[in-house]
Amino acid sequence: MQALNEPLLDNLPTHERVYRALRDTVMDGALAPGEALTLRGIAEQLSVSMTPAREAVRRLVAERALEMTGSGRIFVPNPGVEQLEDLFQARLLLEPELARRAAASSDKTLRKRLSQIDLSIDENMKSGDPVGYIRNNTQFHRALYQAASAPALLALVESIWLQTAPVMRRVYGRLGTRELADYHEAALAALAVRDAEALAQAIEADVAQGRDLIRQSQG
Amino acid sequence: MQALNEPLLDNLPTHERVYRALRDTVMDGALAPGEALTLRGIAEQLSVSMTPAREAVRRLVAERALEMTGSGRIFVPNPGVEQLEDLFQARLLLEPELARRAAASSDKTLRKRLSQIDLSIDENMKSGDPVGYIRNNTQFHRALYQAASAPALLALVESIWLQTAPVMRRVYGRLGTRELADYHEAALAALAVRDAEALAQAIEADVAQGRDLIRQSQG
DNA sequence: TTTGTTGTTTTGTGATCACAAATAATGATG
DNA sequence: CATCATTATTTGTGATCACAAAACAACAAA
Repeated sequence: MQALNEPLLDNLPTHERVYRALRDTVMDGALAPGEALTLRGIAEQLSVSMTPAREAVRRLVAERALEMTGSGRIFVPNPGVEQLEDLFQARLLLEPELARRAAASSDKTLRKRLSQIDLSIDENMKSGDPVGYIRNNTQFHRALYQAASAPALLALVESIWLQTAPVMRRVYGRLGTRELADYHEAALAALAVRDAEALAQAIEADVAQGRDLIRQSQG
Repeated sequence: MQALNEPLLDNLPTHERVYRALRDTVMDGALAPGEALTLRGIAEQLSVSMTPAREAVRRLVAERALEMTGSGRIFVPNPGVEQLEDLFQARLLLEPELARRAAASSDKTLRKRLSQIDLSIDENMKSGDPVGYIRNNTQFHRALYQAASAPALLALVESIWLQTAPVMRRVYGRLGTRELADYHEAALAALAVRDAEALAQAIEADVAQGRDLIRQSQG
């Protein structure tokens, strides 16, 4: 008898490890929009050869977490105003819907998990830690939407997060995280009484706040 | 003086050519759900080495056009009933919205193009050509949604099409294409009078028909 | 300073190969 | 005939390398 499907991080293929490392970095907003990357640089930093680095990058480009020029140069995306509007419209369409569906199947375990994450978010806001804030905020939304049991929709949303994370990081760096309204508490309250519509509205307000911050910062 | 940005298909990198060839094959429903592929097979068939084949496959896996087992075996996805429901729910959420937005900015050129495609679709239906039907039907929806100027949303939808195409092909193969209702004419009529809501309803009916066909066939 | 040119370096691409894991085929055993 | 162990084959993975194109730097001319 052996443990099955244990995702031991050492047994993972190299390209998968590179992929996860890079993806997390982008998702956390740790890379600046427009920043350039090289296969050799990535490979060296993770002590692997170019081949798995190339595969990981190709995958992330497909998910729009990275961009490539026609000549193969690798960049962190730096979406323009109109593209950001497009991305946030997609979020506003998808995320309230996911929240609505999550409301039905949420249980106490989830609510506890979410409020724990929300505590971390509060700390990040007060201490002014943009990367930590982004990471925990993403965790909050992801944990909530996973309860919607709509993996296809969730995958679409994750792809959008990857595209907006670097700019959000820049915005938080400029404007700070201290004055953000906390719609997560409203979301938790709605979840506690299973008010799907109130939950959807809280999520919409949360996303819209992000959009407005961006508009304010560079729109 | 030279032509700029001419996407000469011969100048494209090898991995890009492999990617497009494979993607089109999946999108047309030319591959059976669950069918197995190998890197060496793909490479040999296109007279390239394994490296670009690997990159193309990695990219298509990221777009969910192909699947890989934990050990790296490559398959055409064969989504179960629940996953198909999930995918069609996403289509029902996204496509009417895209149609709604397309209605505003549609012009005569687009309508002409769409009605031409619709003619081809009619032919495919009568002659019972599933692959041709899928290809033209995809063209119709894509051309319409491109007018919505929401590339992020469109990319999400394309990813879903890739996942449903193989099963749709199987369904059409079983049930035939002759008895399909043609909601495209209703869509064109709505487009001519710029009735965004009627257009959205026609598209919804079209997508719902696909979902019901699947339910009927294997649900 | 600006512009154009030349030479150098950086960088992605594609092919090849050894290797290990997974799969398939074979044969032994009940 | 079914089941399990063993062998042979298939298959993805990761490293390495030569190559060409792109980006960069240095320098000359206006």
